[in-house]
Amino acid sequence: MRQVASVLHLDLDAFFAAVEQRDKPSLRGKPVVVGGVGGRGVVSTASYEARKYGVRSAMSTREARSRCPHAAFLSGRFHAYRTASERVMAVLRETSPLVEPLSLDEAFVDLAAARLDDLEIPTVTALAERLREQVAEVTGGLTASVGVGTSKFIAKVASELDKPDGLVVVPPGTEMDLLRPMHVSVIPGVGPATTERLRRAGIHTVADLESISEDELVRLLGTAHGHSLHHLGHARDDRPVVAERETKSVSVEGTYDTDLSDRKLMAALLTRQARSVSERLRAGGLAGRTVTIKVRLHDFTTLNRSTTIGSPTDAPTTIGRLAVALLQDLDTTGGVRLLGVGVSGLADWIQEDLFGETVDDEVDAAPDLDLDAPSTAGAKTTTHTWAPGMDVEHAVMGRGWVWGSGRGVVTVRFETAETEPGPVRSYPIDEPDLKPWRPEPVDGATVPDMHERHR
DNA sequence: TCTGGGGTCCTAGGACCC
DNA sequence: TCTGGGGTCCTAGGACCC
Repeated sequence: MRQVASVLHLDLDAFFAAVEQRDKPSLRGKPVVVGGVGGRGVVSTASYEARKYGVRSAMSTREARSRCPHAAFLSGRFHAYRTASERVMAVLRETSPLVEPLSLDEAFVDLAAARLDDLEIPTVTALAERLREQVAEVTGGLTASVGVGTSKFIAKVASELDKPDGLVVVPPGTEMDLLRPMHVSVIPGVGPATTERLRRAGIHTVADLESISEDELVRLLGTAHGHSLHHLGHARDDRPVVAERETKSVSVEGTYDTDLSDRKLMAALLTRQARSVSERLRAGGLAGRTVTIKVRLHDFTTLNRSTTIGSPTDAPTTIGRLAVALLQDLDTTGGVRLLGVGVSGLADWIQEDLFGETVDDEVDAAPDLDLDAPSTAGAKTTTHTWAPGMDVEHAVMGRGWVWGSGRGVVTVRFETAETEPGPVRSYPIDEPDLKPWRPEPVDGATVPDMHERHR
């Protein structure tokens, strides 16, 4: 903890929603919700107008829709967010070379590394105000909330105090006066589980936390967490502002609107995720030794399975085959709602053999799956395309069959020769966002008009 | 049809080595 | 037959953050 208030935290207000309102004037002053629009989507950001209706980030989009049906629900334009974010970060870096971005919309700035005459309160206050003005200028009017204090913890708490569009500087020495009445959950690292443990021990506020011994806290929460909380509970925080942090893992995951039960489909999806992980590894000049799959079952239990190979890889085939092999050992009866692939144990080099070829461990070949030609005995099939944002609720009801989609997946119910509907099967579709919505009927089947369907 | 996606860090047990 | 520690690596799960 420093003697002067030289750590600044900046947080862009309702960032994704604010960018949408900036770019589309008709959305200004109206509730806007950015997040997953599928059947299992959650809210990333709600504009302040939407928050009035109780819409919060991490809430399911379904719930947000019921709380605020007239809001605009958008899936997000990450390129626009990234562009705005980069401009903001550039402004911060002009102020100090020591900037630590936490996400697209948040960063710490170490003012001790800035060219400033002094670090007294009037000086840092003026600087923070100027920063906020510059942010608005370079982003076309986005607002930011800023907090300044003697540590990361205090700066972050301060930036929350006067949102949106606020500035709070916490004078050195007054930290505990600010924190004592606050709930323990203001402390970074205190989430629902820790809150509950502390509650059962009668600890609700930071003042409560301050009165309990470090040993007791360690007994309650374990070594690392206990020591960390004891320090933060006394406003002791020496964590430095770190500009560059190296990537530890790269992963891709997806939740599907309908649970998957077809193992071949799961293998195909993992294979495709592996390609995507590989592309991102290669873009970053990275490779890793540990491949992990993540499988979330229908009941939300989550399983991880990993395997470590002798030398780092970035090859899509290796990652894909290892991922598929890991899936083989898992019981997925009951259905799978999420699949993911990740690579960790990263090195920024790839071992090469004497001939300059990349070393790739031998792995069993994945079963081939012809995704374009599903064959179900006696069933009629159709071709179909996926529309961005479409979910199961918007599933097309054809005669005797249903098809809907999740993220990059189309689910088809085949009409069989019998009157019973055929099995439901799902197929992944490449580049889902690029495909237009154009269902094509097959012989004998009628597909209702698109406008009919959406009524 | 409650519950995203991309990360980080910690814990705990077992294998293995010296 | 009885019984060390320490250290590292790996795996699985969980909490947490934005």
